[in-house]
Amino acid sequence: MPPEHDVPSIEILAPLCAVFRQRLKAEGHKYTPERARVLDAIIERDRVFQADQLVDDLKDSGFRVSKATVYRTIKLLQDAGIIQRVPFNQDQAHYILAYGRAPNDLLINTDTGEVIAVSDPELEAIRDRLAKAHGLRAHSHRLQIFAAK
Amino acid sequence: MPPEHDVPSIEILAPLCAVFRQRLKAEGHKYTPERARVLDAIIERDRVFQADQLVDDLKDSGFRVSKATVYRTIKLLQDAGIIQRVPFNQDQAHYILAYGRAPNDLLINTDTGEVIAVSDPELEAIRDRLAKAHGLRAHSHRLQIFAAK
DNA sequence: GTCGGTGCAAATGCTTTGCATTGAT
DNA sequence: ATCAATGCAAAGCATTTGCACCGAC
Repeated sequence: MPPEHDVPSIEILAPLCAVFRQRLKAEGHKYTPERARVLDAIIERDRVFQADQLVDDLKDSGFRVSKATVYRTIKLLQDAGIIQRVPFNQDQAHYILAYGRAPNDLLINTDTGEVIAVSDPELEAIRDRLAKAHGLRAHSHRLQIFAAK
Repeated sequence: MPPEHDVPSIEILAPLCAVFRQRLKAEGHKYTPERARVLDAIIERDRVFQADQLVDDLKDSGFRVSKATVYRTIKLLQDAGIIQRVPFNQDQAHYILAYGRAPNDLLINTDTGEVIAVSDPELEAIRDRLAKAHGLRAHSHRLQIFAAK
């Protein structure tokens, strides 16, 4: 039985790069080394991250990027639906890899910062019921569960 | 039949003032006109608010407060459990009156921006089940339902 | 009268932007 | 060769803080 999470390079990393590249081209933007490396860093981290962590991670791996470029790339990745901002209460913005997941229901390990996408069919029922009770129709939702060992 | 939302002074406003006053005294703080008026403004608004909106509301009603005092009062009200920060994706912090409510489950009217605190016992069960399925124990959660007419 | 509170203005810290230079196409 | 992207430093903006004066207790 092959390991499930040790080989993201083929199944996850490559397609995401392609998605990003394609999206950039479609918008008339360029696929630069900086943008590729920022996405790499996000994929390698694979947990909630902040802009300056990417700068640090990349610097540690010997690649210098400016904060400005990281922030600009983060915006592009959001537009492409590859990452999503997580509504934390903190001042600094937090993001997660969102592409190809059900990014609305998140289980967040508060010890490690690891984020697991979860889902539950009942949830939709509850959400619809709560909205209807107030005369509204739900069109989306977000759930964050904070948990630890 | 009396109007429902025009008489908060007796049922809601008075107790909250008392709670705040009592809490301030317990912590060795003072109950000042500024702090009273900030809480008034929050109660009158009775929807999601931001710090600078309170400054404006109070200025409109002829009461001048500094931003600094509003921010300091917001912190005190959070500590007292009277308001809570709402986890939005925006840069500016949003808060709601939370006292005596279940502030973790929010129904957000995307037409009007109105935020309604809701709750559902099943939700806790789902959250606990999802956490347990990943070997974790949930300690809190947040749900935001986006809905419209 | 004593401290804690207030307003102001300056400081902070994350994020954005202007501009000259660099580089992907 | 062109036009967008980059890095840097400066600007922006919400929030916090230092300090002199003020006022609730």
